[in-house]
Amino acid sequence: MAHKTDGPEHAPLPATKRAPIVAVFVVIFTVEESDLKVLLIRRGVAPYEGQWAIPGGRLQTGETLDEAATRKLVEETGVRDVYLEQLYTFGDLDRSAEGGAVAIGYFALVDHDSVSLPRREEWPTAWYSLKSLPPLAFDNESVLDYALRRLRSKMEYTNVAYSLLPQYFTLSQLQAVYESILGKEVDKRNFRKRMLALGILRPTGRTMVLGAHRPAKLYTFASRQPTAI
Amino acid sequence: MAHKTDGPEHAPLPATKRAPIVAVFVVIFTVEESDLKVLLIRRGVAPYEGQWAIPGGRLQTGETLDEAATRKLVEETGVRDVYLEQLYTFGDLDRSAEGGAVAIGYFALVDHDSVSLPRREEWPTAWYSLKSLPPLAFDNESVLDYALRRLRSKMEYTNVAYSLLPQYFTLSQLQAVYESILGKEVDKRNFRKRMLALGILRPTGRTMVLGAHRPAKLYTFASRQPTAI
DNA sequence: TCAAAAGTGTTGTTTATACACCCATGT
DNA sequence: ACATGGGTGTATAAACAACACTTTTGA
Repeated sequence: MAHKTDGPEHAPLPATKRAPIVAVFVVIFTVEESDLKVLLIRRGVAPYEGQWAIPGGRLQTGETLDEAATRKLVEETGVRDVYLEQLYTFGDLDRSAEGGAVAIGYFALVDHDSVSLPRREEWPTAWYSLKSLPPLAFDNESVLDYALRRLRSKMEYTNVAYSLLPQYFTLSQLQAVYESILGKEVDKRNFRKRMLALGILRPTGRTMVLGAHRPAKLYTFASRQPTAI
Repeated sequence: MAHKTDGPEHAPLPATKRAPIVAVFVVIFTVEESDLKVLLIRRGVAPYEGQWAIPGGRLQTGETLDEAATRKLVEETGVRDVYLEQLYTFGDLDRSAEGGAVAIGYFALVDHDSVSLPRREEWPTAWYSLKSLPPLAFDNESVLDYALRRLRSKMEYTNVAYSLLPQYFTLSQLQAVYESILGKEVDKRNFRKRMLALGILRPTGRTMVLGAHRPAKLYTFASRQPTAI
């Protein structure tokens, strides 16, 4: 679905003036060792050459926005079929582009273990903890802030966490993911009660031994589709 | 704030190919006589000439997205300083535009009494009840669906209703606005309790006579800024 | 005096929070 | 045997939902 309506006053407007650049970028989150991280790319050209930025690129002809975001995600992580949602569209900055630039932002959640970062010399990528970000290009800091706020509120009422965990996981792992993202500890008993009451988890009957202690029951998400509970 | 990051593979891409058209449109809602309405415009050119559509137009050079949405809103309603929020960006359709089209959608809430529709022959506008929409251009039906879902959820936890009411209003008027938008009746006592408990309303001490019955107390919003309660 | 909307409290139910101990395992 | 994380229940508080009658006015 999409839309275009020319208003009365600029119906005939010729397409000769410099048109704005249209870019799509993807904020890719993961949780690794109970730490929320984001994938950044080091820019190989001006502006902001050498600085870290959120990965993105031009929208290609004939491509939908979702397709462009998926393409970017696959290029940078190799994963597909994860949670991917449109975040916001930014129209100010990049000021360096004459004619202006419009950037449609997405955010994605990936299971760290299923990602393989491409090896390359230019435009290298790396995971950065949200607690220790390098200086970022453009004002990507505020974009990350916005994405994080959105992610946190989504965690409260959806099953998006499915996309950050392997197929089978323990309730403690699930809790660790929540705590990493919300940035605060939650009560174990209340957390389990709430999650199980939601009915989005299915016990597998299997257990997993993780150390010198009682084995943990393994669960799986009843649905791996985004569900607005 | 905004963003643009060229990925490695298309850093040098020449700007010669047909660039996508960038348009901004605004879903303008109002409540009139306890009925939720949307402002539509009748298209004067192909595609979909003669059909009703959500008002919008090209993004102009040097303009931010918010500025473009505000400009459109003022052009069509004369009002300013109302609730205006970015909704979603659509990238598929208009298929008729070669090079593609990207449309950034906004939604706005206006007090019906402060609107004056422009009088003109071409591209006329009119309010339509959401209960009896004409056939729409592009697939604006699904855009309206989306906007309505967003509006409903916003009503639950924000003060956006301030933008749909005159400065002074009664609790019954406020309730009528909620019921029109949510599409269902709510309990009067619980509604009043909840609204007053939120602390976003201020009693004015004045009353208003509306008919052959007891006069109603007038309230005003403590803040006319968007507040995420 | 009648019709019509304004205004007002209580009770029961559901949901969220706070909090501490035993269990199964590896070393 | 001990250290480690896995697993479990209860009591209190807060939020929400259901429900009916009296008040003030204009006609």
